Amino acid sequence: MPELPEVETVVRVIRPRLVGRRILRTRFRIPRQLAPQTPRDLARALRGSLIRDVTRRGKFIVIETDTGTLLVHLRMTGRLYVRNGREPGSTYERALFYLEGQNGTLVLHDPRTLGTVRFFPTGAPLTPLADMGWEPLRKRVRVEALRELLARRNVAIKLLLLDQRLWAGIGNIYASEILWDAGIDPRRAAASLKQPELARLIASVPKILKRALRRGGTTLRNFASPDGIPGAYQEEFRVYGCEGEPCPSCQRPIVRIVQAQRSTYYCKYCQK
DNA sequence: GGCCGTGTTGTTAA
DNA sequence: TTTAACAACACGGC
Repeated sequence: MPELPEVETVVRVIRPRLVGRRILRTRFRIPRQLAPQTPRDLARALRGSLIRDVTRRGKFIVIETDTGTLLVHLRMTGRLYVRNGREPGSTYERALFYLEGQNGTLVLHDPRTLGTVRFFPTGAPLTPLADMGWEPLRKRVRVEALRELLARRNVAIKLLLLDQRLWAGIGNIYASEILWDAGIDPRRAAASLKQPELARLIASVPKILKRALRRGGTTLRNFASPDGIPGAYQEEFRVYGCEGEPCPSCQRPIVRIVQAQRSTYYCKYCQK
């Protein structure tokens, strides 16, 4: 389920359960998720490692240890949680990190197996993070800076919001939500956005993600366990998944289109 | 049973 | 350099 707010929620939940603990052993059931490293590489690199911090960059979960850094990406269906017991709880528990002490297993639960784990020894550059863009929750973006980055870009603004090199952490759901909030047609060429539209976009990005994060702290409270799937969590979307339903602003029906083989939802009347 | 859709992103090709 | 298409995968819904 993870876009930035969900990943941030995961990090906040698992961080206090991981920092200061040691990894005793690792187990990977789908070696492809670790490529190009092998489960053996990882076992050797991590054995006895002390977890120093757990943070987030874009949609990556960053687990720092005294021997190196793990970058975990949940992609479409990954979940990460800490639980008791050693044996895999379900066939979807693809990677297990056995910790010392009680509550002893960090688990990557991932039905579609698209999630990834990579290990970088201390000092090695974290290449997947190298080109990441602004942190939406922290960076205050100036209109001029955004305008320069969008100049001569003919790609639709919705697709550019999904490009992690601009803002890091926006995904398909919140891209639609952000553009509705900003009143911008998702098909607009990025370079065509005028000053006021850029300003609205800059305001809407953190606004929507922060709202989702606040919700993530409640609705997704049990996010960090396999049973914690919230049933009601889609109800808060203004446009995503709302094809045919009335626009919250003008009551006219929300439409669905496809951009780059992915659904986009918007209001034809409120988003110009 | 088969096709379509699903929260991501690397790779490949044009 | 920019962009578009596709692959990686499993599963639910129709």
